[in-house]
Amino acid sequence: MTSSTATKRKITVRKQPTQERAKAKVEHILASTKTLLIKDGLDKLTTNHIAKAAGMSVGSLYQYFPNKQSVINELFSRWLAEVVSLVQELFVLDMTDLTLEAFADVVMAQVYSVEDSGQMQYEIELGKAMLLYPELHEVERLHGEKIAQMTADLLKKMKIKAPRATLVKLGYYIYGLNDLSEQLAWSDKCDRKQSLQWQREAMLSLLRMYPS
Amino acid sequence: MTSSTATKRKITVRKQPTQERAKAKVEHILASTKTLLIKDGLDKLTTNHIAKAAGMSVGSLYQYFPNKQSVINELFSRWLAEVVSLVQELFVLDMTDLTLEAFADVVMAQVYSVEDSGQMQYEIELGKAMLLYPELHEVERLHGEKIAQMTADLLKKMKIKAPRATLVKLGYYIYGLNDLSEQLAWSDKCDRKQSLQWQREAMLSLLRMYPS
Amino acid sequence: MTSSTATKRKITVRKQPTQERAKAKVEHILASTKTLLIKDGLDKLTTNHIAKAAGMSVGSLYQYFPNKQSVINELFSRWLAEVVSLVQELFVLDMTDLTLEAFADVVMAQVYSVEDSGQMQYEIELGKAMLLYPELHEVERLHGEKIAQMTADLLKKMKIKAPRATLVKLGYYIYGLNDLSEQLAWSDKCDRKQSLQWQREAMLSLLRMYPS
Amino acid sequence: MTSSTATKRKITVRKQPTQERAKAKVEHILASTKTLLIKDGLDKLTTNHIAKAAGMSVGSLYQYFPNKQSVINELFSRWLAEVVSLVQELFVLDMTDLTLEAFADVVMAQVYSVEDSGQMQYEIELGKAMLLYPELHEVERLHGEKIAQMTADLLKKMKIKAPRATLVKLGYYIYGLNDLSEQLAWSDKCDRKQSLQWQREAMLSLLRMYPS
DNA sequence: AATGAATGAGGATTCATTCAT
DNA sequence: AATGAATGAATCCTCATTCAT
Repeated sequence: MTSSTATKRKITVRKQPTQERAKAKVEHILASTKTLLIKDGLDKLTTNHIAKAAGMSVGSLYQYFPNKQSVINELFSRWLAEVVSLVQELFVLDMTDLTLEAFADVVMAQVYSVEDSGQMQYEIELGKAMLLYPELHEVERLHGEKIAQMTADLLKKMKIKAPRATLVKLGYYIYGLNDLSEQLAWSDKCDRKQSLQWQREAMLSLLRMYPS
Repeated sequence: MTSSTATKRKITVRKQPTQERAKAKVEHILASTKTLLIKDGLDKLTTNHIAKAAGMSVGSLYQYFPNKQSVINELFSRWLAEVVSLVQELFVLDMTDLTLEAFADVVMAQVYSVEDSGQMQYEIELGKAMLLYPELHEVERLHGEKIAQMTADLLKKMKIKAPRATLVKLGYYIYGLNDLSEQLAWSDKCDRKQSLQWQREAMLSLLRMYPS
Repeated sequence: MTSSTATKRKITVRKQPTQERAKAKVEHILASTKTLLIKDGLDKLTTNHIAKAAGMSVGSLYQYFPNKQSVINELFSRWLAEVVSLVQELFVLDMTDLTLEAFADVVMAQVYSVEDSGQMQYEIELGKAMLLYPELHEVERLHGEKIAQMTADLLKKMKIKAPRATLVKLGYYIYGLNDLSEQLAWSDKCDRKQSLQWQREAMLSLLRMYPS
Repeated sequence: MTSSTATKRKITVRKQPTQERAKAKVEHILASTKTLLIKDGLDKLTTNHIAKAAGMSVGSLYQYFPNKQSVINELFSRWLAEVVSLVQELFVLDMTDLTLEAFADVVMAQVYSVEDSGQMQYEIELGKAMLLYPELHEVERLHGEKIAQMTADLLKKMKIKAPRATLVKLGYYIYGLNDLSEQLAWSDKCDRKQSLQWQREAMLSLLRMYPS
């Protein structure tokens, strides 16, 4: 979870929120920050604004987070964790005798699920943060790899015959296809239904390249 | 045509550079900024740095650009224009009797062509800028639409049978696939050859959905 | 008796610690602060750190001391008191028929006695505090005078023939010589033995200026 | 001149003041800071105060100095350099056939020369700075060594017979004696004449320990 | 036209002190 | 008595933009 880049900033939450109250505060700050992020965007995200949005003073904010960066980091990590857990849920499913098509449908139904426009805006702002703050690069890299590995595992369960390395790359590609559909749909360049259909088709065409 | 975001900043070049000297200066500033962007990244891009890199004073810089934003804007627009012209070159080609596969190869060979790592870094920094500055959103939206329209035109030339609207959306999707491949290849998550192969496959699978 | 500097801060302990428990707490706080001072230095000495080091809350700290300053003040005063008591012990000694040389040795043996590097560090930090906080100036001035007076008394006991005023000044000077030796020795600019020898010589040369 | 402690702060003046104006500004800032230091003390020395005292904005201040520390550093270095040059002037003197007593008088007359109370206050504030900022420790250490070495050279010219190492330590001690006298005189614990006389006596007693 | 010094609002962070529980 | 969360003024520093020369 720690960044590989040489940085002095502490990017974890300052105190283990053992006390309920403290934990609640942390959650409150994060929730307020998320709202602020959606409302005003990343560049308006100053510590003073966060504090005000959370209804507290800057000083209080710093009681729960060692610095601004760590607030963003926590938000970012949580977002990624959610995605991972979404994919993880796929593993409990029984995939024996599932056709490639059915598999694709299941995967897409599970992962392609951002409906809320606020949530999408939020993810976009986090995306900016990722580009902007090098400390997040590593977090995101690890996340991408985890997703790709998990996807590779799923493909293996589906008996896709290809070297592990290839399956992992496929994992990256499939994850990328999902992003693509989401963005097109969100920006109204393409309706949701259409983009999903194409994502499905593209995904299947790739899977069919390998014997299963 | 107007930006959808409420902004006061002027984002065009201050004066139509009729005089040769002035035009040369503008070009020089832009070139220097590009170099700086590649070398130091967007967050180190201050007006003072730009001026120094261009070998002039800040004051002079402001003679040619009304503000920092407009420099970035110009760079951004030119980049997009280059992409457009790349696609435009495809129109001179004779596409009669071209198979879908051959068509895909031609398109990809033309567009998927960033080899220089400096250029890629440059595009990444411009990508950050796009996320960061709302002024650029509209520019990029128009660009995307243009590309999509042109791609739709190409698809029509290839006799893909689908409503115009669908062809345009396909244009967006195909353009997105290209981005995806580039990013995977650049971030070493996937080798160039592999990502190209998959891009080709995905693209073809989409085209084959429609009679041609 | 009042401080010469215009300050609003209260610098005495808040309540006369009549209760045993309270007195113990005060002692505990002071001891913890001393340790902290040695370990982290004056600039890291925040009230929160003190409280944590003392195993209590900031609020409690403020129950025993009206402000941070007063903690430092108490520490400072005690240190000076220790030095005074060190000198005071010299008064029980029988100095009849003591040569000047023997006298010098006795005095130096008594006062020049900081061996512990932690203690020295502590005194250095207190020295910083003295320079930094005007409140302490007066405390230290009174201390210096007391030491000088006591030294003057000792010199009188040694039958040094000089006006009282001169003896007091000599007291200041001799005390200063001691400081000098300690600092040179501590900073490794001069070895302990050498600095002691020179201190002795310098001291004796001053005493010999006056008939005894 | 650079600090040996691990610090990232740049502590030299930002730009070589080749232009006259810039150099004048630097001098002006330093002079204003000195005045401020004397008037309000080190703890009131904020960047905003310095800027205001110098009649400019903070931004301007930072055009001439990379940070607050470097202003203090420059002031500190200059002060030490002055002391060094004071001692250096002693070297041009002809010391053949000078008695030890005459030598002591010459040395003291040269070095013991702070008459101005403002100057003394200034030096005290710089002394605080030295204790407070670790980056100055090394500067001061080097300075002390230089002074000691130079004093050792002087003692050698005076044919004091002692190992070089001892002469250097003597240099430190003699320099320390000077400080002592200055401080006693300044704090009115001892009149200037008296402290000088004792300094002289002490110094001579040390020199007489060694054959010459 | 060119210069580059000057501006100053704005941002992240710290810490002595208070006060509701 | 004890707690420790809350406060917010104060600090250092940055940088887009202006303007006198």
